Amino acid sequence: MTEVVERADERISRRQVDKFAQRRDLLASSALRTLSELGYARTSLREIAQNSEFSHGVLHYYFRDKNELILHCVRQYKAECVTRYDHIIESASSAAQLCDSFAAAMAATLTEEAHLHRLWYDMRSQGLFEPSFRADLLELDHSLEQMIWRVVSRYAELSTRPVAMDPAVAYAVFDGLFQKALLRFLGGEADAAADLQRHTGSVLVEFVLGGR
Amino acid sequence: MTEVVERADERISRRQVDKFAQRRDLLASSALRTLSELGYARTSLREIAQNSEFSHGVLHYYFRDKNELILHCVRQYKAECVTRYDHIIESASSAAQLCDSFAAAMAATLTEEAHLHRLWYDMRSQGLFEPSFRADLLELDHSLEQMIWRVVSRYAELSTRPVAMDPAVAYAVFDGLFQKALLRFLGGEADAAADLQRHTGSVLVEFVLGGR
DNA sequence: ACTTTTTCTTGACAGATGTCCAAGAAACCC
DNA sequence: GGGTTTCTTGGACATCTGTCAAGAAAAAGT
Repeated sequence: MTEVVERADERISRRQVDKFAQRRDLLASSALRTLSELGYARTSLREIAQNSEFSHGVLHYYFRDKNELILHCVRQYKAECVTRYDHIIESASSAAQLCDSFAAAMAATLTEEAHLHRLWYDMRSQGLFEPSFRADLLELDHSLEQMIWRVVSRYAELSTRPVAMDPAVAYAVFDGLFQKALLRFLGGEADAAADLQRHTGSVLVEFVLGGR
Repeated sequence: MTEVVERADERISRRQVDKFAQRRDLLASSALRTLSELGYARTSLREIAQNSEFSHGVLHYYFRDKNELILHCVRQYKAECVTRYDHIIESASSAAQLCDSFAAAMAATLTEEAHLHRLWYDMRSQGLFEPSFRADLLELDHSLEQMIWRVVSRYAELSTRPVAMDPAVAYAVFDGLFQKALLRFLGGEADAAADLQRHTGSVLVEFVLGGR
């Protein structure tokens, strides 16, 4: 194990730690790909290894057990996705434009990253059963809520009006819309993305700021 | 097999068919209990049988395979739950009362039937991966949307004002709120039910009918 | 009472799964 | 280049899985 850092020659140790962490991330990426393809229930360690350049034994060298690997996947997933809309927030110069960009981005990620999103919903459901997942999942969910809140409050700012919603309610409605759209999209319904875009825009315009 | 009904003596055949269907329902109930306890990923046929009064072999006498059993569970679950709020709709005599009753009922079923609800979300996530589940899940989801729509439109009627939301948006926000509350509730957060009740009420009052 | 049909149990099967381990390969250090 | 540490492999393990089939038990039919 190279996880211990306290050593005389810190350069070497640090390098080893980095390499160790790098391998963990690499394997977690393979796991993420496999999980998003098959779902939690159907993903085995051997399948994950086959989607990587290593053999199945190596997984227990870098992770204590399957749960630790999956937790690592969740954390890695989080780091990438909670800033999804931030560049839209920063570059929008009017409320209407922010609204359009946000709705378009929702529809785009629905179609382009559908498999990753379905894994997220699958994992969140697993958290309802497996207590060891719950803390991380709740934290990630909270980060997503904040991400939505940044969009919503920036929209209100550009509209020079206050937000009329709780962060929790705002997240709930967009999350609910997205989830439904995902189910429809994967079911082959061609309108799913367009409907999501339309619904997203109308919710932002009509409800987020409350009655006028 | 007694599934064929076309026989001279229909009384007998009918009785056998009924008994056959009855056993299927009984076994599906055991399966439902097991699934809601362990989740889809961790539920085996032997575990289901152990939660019933039969041995594991009988499951393949009444169901072709595991998928058929689970599909039957989903359909049975649907029959019970899509009318959950109908008596509230019928007995409410004012908009405010309907709002309160609905919010209270949401909070009540969250705490009392949490395990069944988590199974629903688990199964809906499975539908994102397993195409053979999708049709039933989409249909059940649609039924739930209609159930919410009945509440919302009755609330508007009692308020003598029109609904300002799509059925899809209305369902999304209540479903999103419920899902989040469920995760929090199972995570031991004491406020989960109260927050759900509060959020549900405020969404109904402030957003469903749009700006005044 | 005897036969037929329906229902249920038991054990077996082939394959998959998480985990561990011994041994080889590779990288690294002096 | 020899010795040490780190990394990787492939196989073994015990257990669990869905499925099936043969026959016991129970019920129905005559």
